[in-house]
Amino acid sequence: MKGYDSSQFEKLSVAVDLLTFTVEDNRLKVLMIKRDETPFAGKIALPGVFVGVNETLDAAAVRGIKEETGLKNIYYEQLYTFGDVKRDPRMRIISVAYMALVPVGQLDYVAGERTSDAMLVDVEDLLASRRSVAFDHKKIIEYGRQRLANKVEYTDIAFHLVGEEFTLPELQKVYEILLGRELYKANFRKKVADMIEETDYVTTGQAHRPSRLYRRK
Amino acid sequence: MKGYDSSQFEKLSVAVDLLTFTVEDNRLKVLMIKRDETPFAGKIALPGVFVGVNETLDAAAVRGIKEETGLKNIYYEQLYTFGDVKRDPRMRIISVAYMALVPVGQLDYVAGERTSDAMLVDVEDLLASRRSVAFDHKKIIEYGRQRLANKVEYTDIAFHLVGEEFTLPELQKVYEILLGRELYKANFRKKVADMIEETDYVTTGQAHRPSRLYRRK
DNA sequence: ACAATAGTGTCTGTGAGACAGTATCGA
DNA sequence: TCGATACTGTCTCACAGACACTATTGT
Repeated sequence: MKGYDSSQFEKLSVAVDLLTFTVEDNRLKVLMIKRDETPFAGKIALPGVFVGVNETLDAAAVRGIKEETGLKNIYYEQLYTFGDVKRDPRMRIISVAYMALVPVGQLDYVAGERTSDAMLVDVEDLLASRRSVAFDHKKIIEYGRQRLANKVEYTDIAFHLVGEEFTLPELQKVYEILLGRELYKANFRKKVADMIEETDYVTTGQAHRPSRLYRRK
Repeated sequence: MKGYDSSQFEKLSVAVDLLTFTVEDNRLKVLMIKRDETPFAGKIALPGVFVGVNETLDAAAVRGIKEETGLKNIYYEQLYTFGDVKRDPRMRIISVAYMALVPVGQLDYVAGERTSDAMLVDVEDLLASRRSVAFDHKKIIEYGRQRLANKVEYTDIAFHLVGEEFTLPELQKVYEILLGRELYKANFRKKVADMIEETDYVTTGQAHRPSRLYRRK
């Protein structure tokens, strides 16, 4: 057997698992659901959808993001494909993991019970704890967390976690959360200077100097 | 439908496509096969294998590498999963692309006709040309080429393209091929200094100063 | 001696890191 | 005026880039 010149083989189930990150209360959170069916009933899991025969992987990811968050036009990228044989005890499922980034604030309704079983889970807490997670989803979360930490260093990926307009202290905070360390204001501003442009607006109502709003250049 | 709590869905075919890179004649080459069956008969394609129901993705990749090159213990990593609906005109196939790196010299037999249909194709030439490639394999090659160029900057991935023992001019050449530009000797040596260790051997038989052999630290 | 390639010493400019200072709001 | 946070100027140091120089082989 060589190349595709094979006529006999078995088919497998393919799913897209969604790693939906957002920032809430100055913490990195991931969207998860509580399972009420076996296997792993009662455990938390990443939401996922099966890939349709006439659906691309990206399309399945977009559909899943829409179903879980109600949001469209969300940044997403394919992460990695997990294919261990026994990752689902019922049957063989290949899982293509996607990472989606939702700007701070846009998923607040989740905590507000607008959906039945969805919740935002603190990523660092979860990874540090021994809390059991369904399937191999803890590994997937770890992988995505790592990718995010890497990409914040050399891409503009952090911008997808703030809104259209943002203050620099706000953006800096996101960088700090993803990097896991504090940054110097002056240096941070020099770093992002050529990626942003000023708006004419500033924040108001705080008992200190207002901060200017910027947007992605 | 939410999460895995679905009981009805269709199954798909999953394949692993292999991007086997090596360096030959100071050029980056990729291992390809000439198809003699439809579709794309006569075109060149990446070798691939279907994933067995009781086989992990990594295991399928290892099996494919063994089948195509006869080599074991080759560096490989998962690249990306391609899932366009019509990427194979016959049926729906999800392809998990893997990249493998073979040290210079270890695939010389390919050109020597020891295998019937395998060949080493010059990557830059292929990507620059309009030569038709089967399926979406040109896109896969481009993706892998890019990943390799990126990773050579911040990892030790280039070491997998030279043998156990190597000279620094040889290693530098590999870096230059992957980066697509020339490097300064002195700077290059400073960069890799802490990743290598001297051996007691030097090259001989050349009409100039011999170069010392090093190995990965 | 010479051609050819291996290998080293050192100057310079750029940019990240660190810190101290100034600016502007509400109370 | 004061507390709090926004924002800026500048020094330092490590490191990549550039280039000139020395070293060692076969012919």
